[in-house]
Amino acid sequence: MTQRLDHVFAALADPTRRQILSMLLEDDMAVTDVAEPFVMSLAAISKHLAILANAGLITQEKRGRVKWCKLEPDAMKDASVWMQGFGQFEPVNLDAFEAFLAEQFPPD
Amino acid sequence: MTQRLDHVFAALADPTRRQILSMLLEDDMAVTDVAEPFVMSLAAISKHLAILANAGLITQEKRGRVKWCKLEPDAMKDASVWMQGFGQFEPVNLDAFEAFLAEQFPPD
DNA sequence: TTCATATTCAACCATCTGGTTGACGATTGC
DNA sequence: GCAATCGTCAACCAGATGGTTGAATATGAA
Repeated sequence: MTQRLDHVFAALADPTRRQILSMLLEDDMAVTDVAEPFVMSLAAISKHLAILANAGLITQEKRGRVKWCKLEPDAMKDASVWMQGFGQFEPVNLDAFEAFLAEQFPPD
Repeated sequence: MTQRLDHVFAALADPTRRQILSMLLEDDMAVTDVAEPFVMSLAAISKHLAILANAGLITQEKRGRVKWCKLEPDAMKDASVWMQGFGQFEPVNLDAFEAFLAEQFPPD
């Protein structure tokens, strides 16, 4: 798991890759379309996408000659949970939130 | 701000540095004490601490000949907020949560 | 003063990173 | 079939990263 965190945080450390993730938030995209707004080469973007895929932050599926890239936001979960462990910066009252949940979704 | 995210995520991408942060969660520590559980040299730990300080994740204060390292968990806030923006992994219905908040803390 | 402790600095090294270019394989459209 | 498009691969490059060692600096203790 520590290795998974390595990969996720390292992937997120690059602004190009963060921008790609933001783009994929709107919709799945082909590699060429991902590359379009950037000034760097297609090969460079292809590498960035491979790094994101290796971190589990996206998946890629080839249909015909087009490779579609899809955001996998769950991959950020472990990293997010790890960070929350330092949680002095929780934005809301979690006790109240849990009470709310218990009310909305009562246990069996 | 994108540069701040660069530094924070890059700092978190190394397991040694994450372990140091976890250690500092318990208490402030001197550089030598931080280095103690690791097999690498003191100079290497000193560099890791400088990277954490540059990212704002810790602060260092020299008292006498000892330099104390202190966790600054707020520095993770921006990164955490950025990640939450991908929030498909939120465990609950956010609309319902917002309704709950509006009820608990009505706007003026 | 002198010695020991705490930490950094400087030089060095191997490896990783992020980019380039050009060639290549696979698929589609005419 | 043939040309164009989609994407990756391979080789290369400059610079960053993570580690080492030995010397240097600064403070504290005897």
